[in-house]
Amino acid sequence: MSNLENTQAQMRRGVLEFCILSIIGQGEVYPSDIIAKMKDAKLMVVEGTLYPLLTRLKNQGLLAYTWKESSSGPPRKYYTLTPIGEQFTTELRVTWQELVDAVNQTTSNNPIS
Amino acid sequence: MSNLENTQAQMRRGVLEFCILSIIGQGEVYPSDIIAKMKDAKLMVVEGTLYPLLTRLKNQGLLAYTWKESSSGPPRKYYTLTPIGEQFTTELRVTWQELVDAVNQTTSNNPIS
DNA sequence: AATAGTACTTTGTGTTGCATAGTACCTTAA
DNA sequence: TTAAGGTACTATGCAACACAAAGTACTATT
Repeated sequence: MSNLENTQAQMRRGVLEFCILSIIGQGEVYPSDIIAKMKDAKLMVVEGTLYPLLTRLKNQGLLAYTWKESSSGPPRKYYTLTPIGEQFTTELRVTWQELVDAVNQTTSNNPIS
Repeated sequence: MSNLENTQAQMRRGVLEFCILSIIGQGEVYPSDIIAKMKDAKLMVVEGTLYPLLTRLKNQGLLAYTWKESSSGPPRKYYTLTPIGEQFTTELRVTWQELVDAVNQTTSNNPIS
């Protein structure tokens, strides 16, 4: 993996939780839905990252899930935000905006193109 | 450390390299300058993070430094971007903008306040 | 009953931020 | 000139986490 790809990946990692919580906040989804929506936004996530992350967020009380039957395969875990998870996501929205401002401040007035 | 603080820190980490490279790109600085500028932007960095990071970036060929005398203490390492570092930083600017777009796409239309 | 596809789980590894402790150099002042 | 304090850089160890890869389990289809 090149330096650039590595640093780009690191940026993406930082916003992973926020994006996933936001997606779940938009309505009940199961992991494959999340992967698809992230891919649409050019934010790749793979199973090996997503599943452990969802479990961690659930253990932190931010997420809940219910099993649902599928018409074409095994049952799925559909995730929703708990009230704590909603509060948490709201706070991350603020954090994200502050971060955007901070990065713009730090990286503006730059002689490089 | 709370869940929230942890996730916020993770966001900050993602843009650390980009911000530091940008700051160096604005003109020759030594580590304490960087810490001060980051602090101004509410992006805390500590020595234990910054020094190894600078060494890594230098080993990757993105940074160069020259020793300079100080009028009040030991000599300092003043860092500048190499041509490769400038190119790298330019590419990160693009990456950052794409990330902002991606996050906005993923987190908009959210029923949560 | 066998195969293929989907969904979830588990294990191991490498990177890296950060706390902490340590070393070295310089200035100041007794 | 030597002791003390401040500044700057270095080294060590640990914990968190994304990710790869292999594995398990369930369902539908033939």
